[in-house]
Amino acid sequence: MKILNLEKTLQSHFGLSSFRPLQREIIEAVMHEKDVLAMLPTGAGKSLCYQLPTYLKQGSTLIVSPLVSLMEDQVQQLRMIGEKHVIAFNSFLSYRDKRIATHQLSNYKFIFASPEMLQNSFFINALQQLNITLFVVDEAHCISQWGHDFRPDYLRLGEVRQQLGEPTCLALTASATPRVLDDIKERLCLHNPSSFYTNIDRPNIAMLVEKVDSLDDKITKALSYCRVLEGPGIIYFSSRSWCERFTALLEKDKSVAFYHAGMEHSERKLVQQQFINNQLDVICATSAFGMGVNKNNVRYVIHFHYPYQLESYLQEIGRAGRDGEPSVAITLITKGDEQLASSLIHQDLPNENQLLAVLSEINGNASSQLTKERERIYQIQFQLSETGWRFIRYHLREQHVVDENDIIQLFELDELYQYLVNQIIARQKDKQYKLQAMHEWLFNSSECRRAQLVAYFQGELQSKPKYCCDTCQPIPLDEFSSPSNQKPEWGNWLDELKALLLHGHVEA
DNA sequence: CGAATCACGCTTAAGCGTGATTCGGTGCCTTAAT
Repeated sequence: MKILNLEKTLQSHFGLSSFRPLQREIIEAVMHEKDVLAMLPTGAGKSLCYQLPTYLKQGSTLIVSPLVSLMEDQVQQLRMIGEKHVIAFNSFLSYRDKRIATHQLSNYKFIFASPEMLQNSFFINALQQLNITLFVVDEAHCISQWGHDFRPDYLRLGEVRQQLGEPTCLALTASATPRVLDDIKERLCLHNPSSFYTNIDRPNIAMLVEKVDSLDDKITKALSYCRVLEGPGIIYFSSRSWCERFTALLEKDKSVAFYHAGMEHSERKLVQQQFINNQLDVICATSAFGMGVNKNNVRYVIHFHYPYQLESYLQEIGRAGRDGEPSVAITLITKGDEQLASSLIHQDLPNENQLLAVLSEINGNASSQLTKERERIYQIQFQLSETGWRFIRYHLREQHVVDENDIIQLFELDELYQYLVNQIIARQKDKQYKLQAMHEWLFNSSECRRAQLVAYFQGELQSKPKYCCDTCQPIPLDEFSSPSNQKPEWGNWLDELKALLLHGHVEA
């Protein structure tokens, strides 16, 4: 079809002369109103895949984005190329701004929103007045990774799409297993989608898993790597307090900061910016850090704690070496790590007692309205986590126990209880299965780690790079060391750490 | 779920046992009006 047309638009709107791999194919499928599921590595130009069709199509494009910061970035990027008809509809807008925006929504070609905002009926009503011709889900693996408990509104996107008249859907992600891809297809109600996958292997990242004898050894190792390896680098932890402690230990030798979700937004933004601008050598972070961070020259990623799934591992190490230069990913493991990883699986969803109690209470209030205030009371009364309550609420609506006007319908207690218990068990089994795969990968040191990782995403390793992984050959870490590195001065970190632990949190 | 730590009571008053408490990732969105 319109080959000239695509090239012309690419040149006129984006100032580019040629497409990167798969971009053309994806755009052509979208232009043919095919649903598309695309797995492209970060930096492969995913945004263009919806931006260009938006210029060629009638109507507007709705982009579902997981983070407000990501929306803001995209909006800014579009404004840079001169696009004015773009809006991020999120909580950064005041009530007044939102009202104005809903009235003028037809002015916008690009509308960014979170899954949560798409549950707002006023917003949906306003969207229904428009001609939405493309429905984009950015970072679509979030549907599977977050939708089942943490952010259940992700599971409602298929319904939202229906409400908008089933526009063409483009789901984009950088890392998804076949199971996750199936989940995305099902949840978004993709009809016979065109699928585009590229290999997830990153040949310039050497992979290394190192067993150490104790936690003390782990700290020593991690500190020494941070001092010796050429930066900048990222260290991932599974707890906020560890991020802060380790930052304090490194502070003397390195320019370092921590990053986790317990910080103020402004501070997070500042730290991220400093890291991107090469003002920091090392960043100590939880899994909160990374999505939407465009930095090419990260040289190493250390996992002080490993994540509970290989999808997260792949995303996290993938933040190294985007410039294609040699980089290294090191995972440090010791006794007791399994416990921390599995604890993260079990803590969020309600236990059986809580579940039974809250369901009885709700049933007792049948035919009254489930107000926000009452939700808050339930959450406190039955000591449910925010995620725990949202999980219950999602299923109450799914099972029509709460109708569209939030009125509670009388229900069969045992039946609903059993249903929810089964849901929770299924969810935990799924997470357990993923953790098990993670453990197999960590502890099976007889097969090539790279091949195992690629196989988990159902790919096949074409060729092994020079520095592959620790099961293939020893990785010479000297090659990844900073040339200017002097012999590091060993402080007495153990005493420092003890002092920190005694005095609780580290002053920022 | 499970370990580490804390609080407390028992007691040949310094240290032990026991039970309670704490700690372990991720982010939208926050009222009524449109």
